[in-house]
Amino acid sequence: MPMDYIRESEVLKALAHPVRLRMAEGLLGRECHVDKMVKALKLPQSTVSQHLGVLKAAGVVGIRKEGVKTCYRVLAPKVVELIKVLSKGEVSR
Amino acid sequence: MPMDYIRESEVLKALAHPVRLRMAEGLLGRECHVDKMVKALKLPQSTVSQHLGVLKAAGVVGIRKEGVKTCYRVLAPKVVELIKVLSKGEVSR
DNA sequence: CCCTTTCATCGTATAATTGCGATATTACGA
DNA sequence: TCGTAATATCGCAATTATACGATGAAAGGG
Repeated sequence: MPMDYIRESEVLKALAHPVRLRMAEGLLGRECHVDKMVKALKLPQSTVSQHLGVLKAAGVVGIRKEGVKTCYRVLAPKVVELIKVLSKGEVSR
Repeated sequence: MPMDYIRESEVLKALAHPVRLRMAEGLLGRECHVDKMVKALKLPQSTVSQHLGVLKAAGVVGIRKEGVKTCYRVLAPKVVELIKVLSKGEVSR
C-alpha cells in the first residue's frame, strides 16, 4: 500500500516550522492551553493561535474546551513517532 | 539535550512536498540518476532538478557523480526513519 | 572539434506562508 | 447585563515557495 504523499506531506508541512515543531513537541504527553504557550514562547497571542490553527488543520493536534480555555494536545500517533525520531540525537557530528 | 528546532524543521520542510517526499522514499535504499526520475515522475527536468536541489541543501540526499550522470540517494539516517514512520499505515480509519 | 546527453541554474510569474496589530467572539463572574 | 479574560479571525505587508521554459555547463562519443 503506497503512502498518500499529499496527505503525509501536509502533516510534515504543519510540523516544518521551528515554532510549530516546538509546540508539537511540548504538547506530546501533556495538554496545554493557549495563554500558557503564549507566555512560554514569548510570541504574540495571534501568532501562537495561528500556528495552533495550522497544527489543528493538519490533524496534528486536537482540542478540548474547558470553559473559556482551549486545551491542545498531540493527537496523531504517527506524529508522536515522528517527533521521537527527530529528538534522537544524530550519531556524532 | 533539546532538539534544534530550526535545523530539524528545515529537514521537515524539505520533505514537506508531495513530489519531494515521493523522491525521498524512492531514494531510500537505491540510488537513482536525474533523468530516470524525470521519466518516472513525468515532470519537467528543471522541476525535478530543483526539487532535488532542495533535498540536497537540507542534507536529506547526497550525490555521486558518474560521468555525466548524477546519482542521488538518501543520506541522513534520521530521514530513513522518518519515512519509515510515515509509510506505516495508521491503525484503522 | 561538434553534437548529444545529462543536469544545473536563471528568470519570472504566480501562489502560499508568515508575522502581527486590530478586531470579533465566547464564556464567566460580579 | 457589563466587564474581562481567553481565543480566534481578519487584514495586509513582506517574505518565501513553486512551476517551468530558456539558457548554460560539463562529459563523452564520433
